[in-house]
Amino acid sequence: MPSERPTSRDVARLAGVSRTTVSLVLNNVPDVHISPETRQRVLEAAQQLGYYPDASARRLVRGKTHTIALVWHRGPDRLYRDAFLPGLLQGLTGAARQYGYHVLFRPIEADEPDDAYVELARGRHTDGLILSGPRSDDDALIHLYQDQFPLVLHGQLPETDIPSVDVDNVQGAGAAVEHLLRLGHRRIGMITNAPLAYTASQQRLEGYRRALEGWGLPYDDTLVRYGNFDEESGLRAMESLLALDPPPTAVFVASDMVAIGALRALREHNLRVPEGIALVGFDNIAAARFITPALTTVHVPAFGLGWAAAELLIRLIEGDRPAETQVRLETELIVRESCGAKHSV
Amino acid sequence: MPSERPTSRDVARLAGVSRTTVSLVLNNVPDVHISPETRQRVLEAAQQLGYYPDASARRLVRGKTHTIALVWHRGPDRLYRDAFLPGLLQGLTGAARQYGYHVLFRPIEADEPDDAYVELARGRHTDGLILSGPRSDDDALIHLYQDQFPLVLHGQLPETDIPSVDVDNVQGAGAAVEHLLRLGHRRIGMITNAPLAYTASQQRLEGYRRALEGWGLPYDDTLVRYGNFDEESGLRAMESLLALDPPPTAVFVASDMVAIGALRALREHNLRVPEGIALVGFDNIAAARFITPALTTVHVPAFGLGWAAAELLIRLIEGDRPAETQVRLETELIVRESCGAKHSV
DNA sequence: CTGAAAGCGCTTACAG
DNA sequence: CTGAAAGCGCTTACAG
Repeated sequence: MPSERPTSRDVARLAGVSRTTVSLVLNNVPDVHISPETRQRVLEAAQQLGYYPDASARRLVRGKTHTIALVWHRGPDRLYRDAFLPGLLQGLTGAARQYGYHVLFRPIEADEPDDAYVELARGRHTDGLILSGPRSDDDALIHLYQDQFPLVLHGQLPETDIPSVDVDNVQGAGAAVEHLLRLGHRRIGMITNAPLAYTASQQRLEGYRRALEGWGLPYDDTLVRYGNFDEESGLRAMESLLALDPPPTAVFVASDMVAIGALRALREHNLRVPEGIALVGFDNIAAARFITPALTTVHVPAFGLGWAAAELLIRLIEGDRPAETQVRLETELIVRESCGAKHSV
Repeated sequence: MPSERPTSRDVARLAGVSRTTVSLVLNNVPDVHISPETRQRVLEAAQQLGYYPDASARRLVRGKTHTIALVWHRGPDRLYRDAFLPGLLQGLTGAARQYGYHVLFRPIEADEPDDAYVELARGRHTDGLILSGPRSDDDALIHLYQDQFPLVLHGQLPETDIPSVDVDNVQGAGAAVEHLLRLGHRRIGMITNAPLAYTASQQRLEGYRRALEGWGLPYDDTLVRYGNFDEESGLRAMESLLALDPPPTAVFVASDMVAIGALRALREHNLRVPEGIALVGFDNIAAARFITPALTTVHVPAFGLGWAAAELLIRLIEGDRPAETQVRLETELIVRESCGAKHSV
């Protein structure tokens, strides 16, 4: 930038007013009467000089950055979560824009301490934080919360009441299994998305269990296997399920990525989907509609989650205590080919 | 945050020194001798109070934000570019972190003016800008460049020498077609990724032409069709190519998304891939390895592009004139099933 | 309706 | 080796 960057002083001089007036006019401060002529002169002077108020000075004097940050922890579920990043960011920036906020993106890499984001908050780089992939042993997080720093979790941290935004996993899984039940399946297996240490994993399993019980079917854990985010884990889990006698006629795989691995196992066993065995996934990743057969799955609204997280956070920042700080969004069952509904219904 | 947020004054008081000394110690200013005892006292005081320097004050006094921004224009190629966002951001933040910079993400939505990002620069919210999806009729961009505001384009804008980072499209397309030639194909069609108004599209077509000519084959535009980012366009383009007599034995589709549409057209015509017709894509989107047949394609290094863009931009910001401001990264051919190499070689 | 002054919380010449 | 002072560029009570 040219060093002759204009300041409010230059605008004041050119318009023949004080800096106070310049600020009042440019910020459109209400309840202050300034003659239309003066107002006009200031606006023209600013325009003519190409004046833009300096953000750093404004931040300092106002004590606000008008910025929120998305903290993105790189866990073992990294690739899995990456699939949601574009949608999440779009929702997040959409809401932020509506309130006049900027968005900082801050990944925490594997070689950084988990609480490397703290400086962002304590050093006042941002007015609030959205944390994706938080860990329950994160003391720094608890401290920030205790210090009333505005915080929203993407996902859930059991045993805290930190504001959070997530999908209703129980409902989503329930809808998937319900769908298979309606199609006539009675021996339905499940492969989880991840180990049970992950809350989402527990909840999806719970949805499976409840759907079964809702239809008067017993929950049978010999029909359950544990995935671990990736295809490989899905392949193995499905192999193991196929070793059952009889094998299930349908399987709910609580992750599309894992389902893709499961699909490969089925192909290797020359089992056709959905004729030989029906499959329903979870997440609705971009690839779900392109694979063969196209995957019936549970859509996770990344955009909506991003929007809700940003909106909740900004409310907290601006001090209007929202009635509900635990936001749970509904999922949507997307029926494609792998469940067999297209043929049997 | 509690209102009793400590300032450098508090640290100075507790350590029994001046604010100058606090600043000198905390910033580790070189060539200034401060007794180890004093240094220690300051550090302890800061620690004890939980002191973090205020970012806004620092920015103001230093005249630097230590922030770079990624401007993400929502064009018709939005979904296409979204596929690269996670990788791009990871590379970008990786380099930024190495230099101590933060990253602002700023999408420009369809209902905003194309130059809505200007305030970010002029208002000093950021020290530099990376623009993804720039348009050649963007006057504001030219003005910023003329005013020496640090700028890097992701992609290319012909007829300017604005620093930019991109993939070598000619080389990438050439490698794809070369691969088909080696497999024995002599009648090779092409479907572009987008209309020729897009530089990348022109360049990929150029790579196709050169590869053909390198093997002494004539460039024949009756074998070329134009895609438009999405599957639908690929489906139509392939239909049109199949109407040829004889149809090509192989097609280079300069976009995986478009290739997925082309694949569908082939399926509808009961043409097996690669036996009936061979296909090579471009981009290596996440879905490429999951579709059937797995797509042979040209990998675009999103991470590397992000890293290079951030590094180049930060160099420009910090004033060390880089030797090369037009960075072109190499692509990599990923051989999977759709080209037939696995069978014929 | 408008202006002079203080102050946000730092850093950095400049003295001593 | 350390401190008092100025200043970054704004906004905002407070007078007039």
